[in-house]
Amino acid sequence: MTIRQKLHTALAESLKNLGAENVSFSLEHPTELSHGDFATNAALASAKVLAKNPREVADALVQELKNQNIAELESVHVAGPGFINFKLTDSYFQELNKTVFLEQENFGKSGVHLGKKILVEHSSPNLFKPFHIGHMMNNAIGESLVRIMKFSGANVIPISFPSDVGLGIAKAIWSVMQQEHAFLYDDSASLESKMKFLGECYAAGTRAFEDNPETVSEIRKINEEIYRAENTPAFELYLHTKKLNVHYFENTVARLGSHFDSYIFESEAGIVGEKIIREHIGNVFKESEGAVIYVPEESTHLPTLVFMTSEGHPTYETKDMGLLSIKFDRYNPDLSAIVTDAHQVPHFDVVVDAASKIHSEWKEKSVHVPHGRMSFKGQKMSSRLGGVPLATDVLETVLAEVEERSKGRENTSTAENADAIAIAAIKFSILRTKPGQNINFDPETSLSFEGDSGPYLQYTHARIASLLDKAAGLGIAPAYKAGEPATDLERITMQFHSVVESAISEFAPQHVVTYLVELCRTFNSFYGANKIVDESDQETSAHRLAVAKAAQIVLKNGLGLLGIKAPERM
RNA sequence: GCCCCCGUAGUUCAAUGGAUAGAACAGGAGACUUCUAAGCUCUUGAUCCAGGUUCGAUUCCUGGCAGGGGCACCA
Repeated sequence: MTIRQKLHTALAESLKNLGAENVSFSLEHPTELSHGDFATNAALASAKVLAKNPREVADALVQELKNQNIAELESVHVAGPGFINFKLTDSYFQELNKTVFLEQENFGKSGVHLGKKILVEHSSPNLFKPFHIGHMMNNAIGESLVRIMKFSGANVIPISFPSDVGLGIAKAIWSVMQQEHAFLYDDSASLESKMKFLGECYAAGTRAFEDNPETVSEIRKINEEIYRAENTPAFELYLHTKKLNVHYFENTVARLGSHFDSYIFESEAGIVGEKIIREHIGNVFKESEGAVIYVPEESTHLPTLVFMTSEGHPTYETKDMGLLSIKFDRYNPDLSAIVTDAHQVPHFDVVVDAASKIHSEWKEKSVHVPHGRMSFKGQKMSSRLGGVPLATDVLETVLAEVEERSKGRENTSTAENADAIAIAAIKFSILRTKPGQNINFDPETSLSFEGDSGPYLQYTHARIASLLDKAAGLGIAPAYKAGEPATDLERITMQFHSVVESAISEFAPQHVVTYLVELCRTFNSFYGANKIVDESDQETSAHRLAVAKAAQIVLKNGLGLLGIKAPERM
């Protein structure tokens, strides 16, 4: 049981004693540390029920709590209009420090979803099309949610939904077939060169489709062959290039720190979805002008959408329906989260509304996390990258910036470190905002590497690592000294549990970001005010190291939740 | 026209209906014969407008204004 749960229970008990049972109240860390370690509005919330003024209720509550003799409480007092502030004892923080050292990478885990199965779908690529900045946003949020949900104790299954059928792909295949492409089957040729070739084919195929009317029927024929999985040369080539694309996708997301347990392909979802739609024509869907449509109830204010085109092809909505079906049939999750671009929200709402009439749990257990779009401000980025920036372009741009800044630094960055820093800078700027918000990616500020930034967090981690190294060289090991007054750093470190909890319940990585910035600021302030490793005072040094190391463990765990690496040197 | 999302310092972002709205960048000032200056200390500066609900509203409701997205055969 965490201290927060303990206090919550004690407060509920006290309220009951005062005659205010089942009043909901908050118990949180005040913004101002000077207000205490916890604060509650319990008195304000129950004043009305008790028909007393809040201060009066607060005083009574404080008395009740004192009677309960909670060992960890240093002081409890009433403040402002009727808030009750709690301050924890120094020995509580000593115990906490011990716990952090004991639990290490497990410190902060919550267990609220222990035994649950959670599916998280994200980063869904359009195979044959390049991975662009939108996919990167999706990936940063999705991967963070995967990690946050793992911290909830759930069995998390990350999956992705690659788009592997469609006219665009047929265009690319058509173009490949016009050219010499034996090297695509040559294992000694690099994947990059193959992808570059396929990318060019994609563009060429698109041009041909628009400019040469005679190619249209050929491309449509290839499209049909792929849809029907016919055993033709085009389909064989498609299967091979699809494999290359999946491989490339895996490399790309691996660089960003993601791995998927499995894929559900758009092609299979289309087939499953189509079956469901056809089975429910009449009771859920209806035919109109040769197409199959879904007309939501008027009260939902949702638009009518086409599920099967008049040509008999499943639309995106039908594929999403198939996707839902496959997810629940295959995994039977307790919760199924999906990360998509915010502009899909209305479509998703319609699909889920229709799905609720087929299997109500498909709606009830689904969570949609939309992400916004990234726009670019400032000349630096827009001049180097035209149009929709590709993930690799953005990474290379940021990487160049990192390398520029690494010049002349004492600890020269390795290539691996530079990549980790560049990714941290990008992920931070995505994850600091609420998912769903559009992001203005301004390299002048987003990538300042100063203040609130991914590199700032990493720098703090490396700084602590460096201190620990220095101390180890002097034979000083971290050791908490009993009786030392708890520092602000320890008080902030302790708040990690609550942050994890709200990140889990709200699907909100930004809470972790905000918290880590505060943790690092507090540490750096501590660092500036105290000499941590001091040969002449080994006992104090050991104590401060213990406090710093606990913060470092929490920082590393928090960065882990964001999918950001915690380098030892930078 | 209808529906959804959004509007917070000069800028980029935070804030389960709670205390003095929190950071960073930019601007101004400063410390360091000390462990990583991608750092630290101090400082200037904000809730789009008008109503309403509430002990209390950036948050909830209504109406404006401004931006983004969606509205049947693309995804």
